[in-house]
Amino acid sequence: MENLPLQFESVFSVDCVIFGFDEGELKILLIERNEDPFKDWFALPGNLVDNNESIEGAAERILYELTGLKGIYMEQYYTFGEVGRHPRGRVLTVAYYAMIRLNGQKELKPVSNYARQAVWVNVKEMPELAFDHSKIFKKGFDKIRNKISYQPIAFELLPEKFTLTQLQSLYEVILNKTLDKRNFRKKMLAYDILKELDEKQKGVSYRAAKLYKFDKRKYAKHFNKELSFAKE
Amino acid sequence: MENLPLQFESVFSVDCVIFGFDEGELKILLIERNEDPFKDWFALPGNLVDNNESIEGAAERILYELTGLKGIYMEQYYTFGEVGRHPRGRVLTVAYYAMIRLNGQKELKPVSNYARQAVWVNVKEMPELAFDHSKIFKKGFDKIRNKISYQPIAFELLPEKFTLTQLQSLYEVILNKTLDKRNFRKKMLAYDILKELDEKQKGVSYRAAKLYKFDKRKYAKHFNKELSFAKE
DNA sequence: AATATAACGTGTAATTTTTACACTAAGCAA
DNA sequence: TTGCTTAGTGTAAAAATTACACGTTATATT
Repeated sequence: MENLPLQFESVFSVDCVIFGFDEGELKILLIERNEDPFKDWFALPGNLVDNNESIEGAAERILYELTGLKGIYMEQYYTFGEVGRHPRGRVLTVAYYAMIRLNGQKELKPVSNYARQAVWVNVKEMPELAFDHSKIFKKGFDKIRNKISYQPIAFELLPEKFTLTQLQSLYEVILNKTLDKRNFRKKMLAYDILKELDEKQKGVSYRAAKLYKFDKRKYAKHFNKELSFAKE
Repeated sequence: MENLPLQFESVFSVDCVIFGFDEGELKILLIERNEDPFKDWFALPGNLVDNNESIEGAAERILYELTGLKGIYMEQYYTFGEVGRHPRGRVLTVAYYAMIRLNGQKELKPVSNYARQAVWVNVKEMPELAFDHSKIFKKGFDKIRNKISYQPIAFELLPEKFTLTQLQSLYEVILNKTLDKRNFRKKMLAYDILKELDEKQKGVSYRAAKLYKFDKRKYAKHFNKELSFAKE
């Protein structure tokens, strides 16, 4: 009656585009591969998903194994499945992105030796990547650039306490354009998702700026439903 | 040196959420399954992708085979891969949506007999669907509802020539709320992507409205790069 | 021919949002 | 004390959004 196999098997992977912001530079997390194919190439952290784990779970596990980063929440944004994208056969890959703060954590320590090392690379100095990872990265970058334009998602990239100038320069790096200082502040404060602290920046050799904190509660309240046409 | 199989095999599928607009109702295209599992259930048009075809190509082929609709451009929006979503094993499915005009084409004629029939169903009267298709549908619906709020993508759903009232009622169905007539028209015309025709509606038993056409060239010009924060 | 019906098509004022633009204040370093 | 560097701030103009109501026109009915 049926001519399908009784049990399907699948081989597919996840790839992670992890953004970080450090010293005024937008960076992305790459690994140096220690396995064929593309041994010694730079690549996005990614690997095959186990047959009985969720894709999100796999993304988290794989990111940990390849970079030592734990508990990062990632968002799926696209699936790449071109016929020739993997030299060993038909392997779909589900791409995720995340933005994380890399304030303290200096050391990236791959747990698996599938990656020789993990490194932060300035998005402006990306090497050619293994597989179709350059394309995957590009689409992920477009995605966050687009998203940040209508939703303040960039806080994840900053330390817990940050100055408005830091926030602005982050926006400028992502959008790749300069913004007006007064208008930027006005707009950000108008979102009403920042908490002004009674604290100032430290260790700078000029007038210290006020520190702010991102207010998660208010953010959730505002940005769970709000769009231009739907407002009316 | 390597312990990976030399050639990966994968089983994955595509599912299509196809929107249509008819007699003031937003509809979606379903098939009635003629094969196990979920024989006799309603489902999104979807099936397994061949090993050497692109995912987009598969989506187009499968939609044709199951519904007779040809040459529909679809957009990928999410990939579903929960462990238990397919009773026969681990099968990822890549979901696509499209909006199409169903002016003339009455007959939906499945080419394959994998589908017993294909039908348009009002989105407000969706039956329970096979697999996790209800979830897939919901996410697709959310997607277009969201997208239409900041990008005029709804023209695909209307006949080539349409009245502003028709356009508005389409928006109202998708957004599930009423809109102000004058403001709606103002906004739509301000987009500058409509061509006013020298023609009027026919066959109505009241004052006929002017017909408009969607201007693809202008649309492309406007909507290839434009967002709120990035405007400055 | 007159009338009823039903949707068409239109404008304005108030409010809100966005944009453009430049100088003083504060803190640190020399 | 002076110089340097970034912080922090306001306003006016323009643009976009909102709220709101009625005369017009084509058709159908009598």
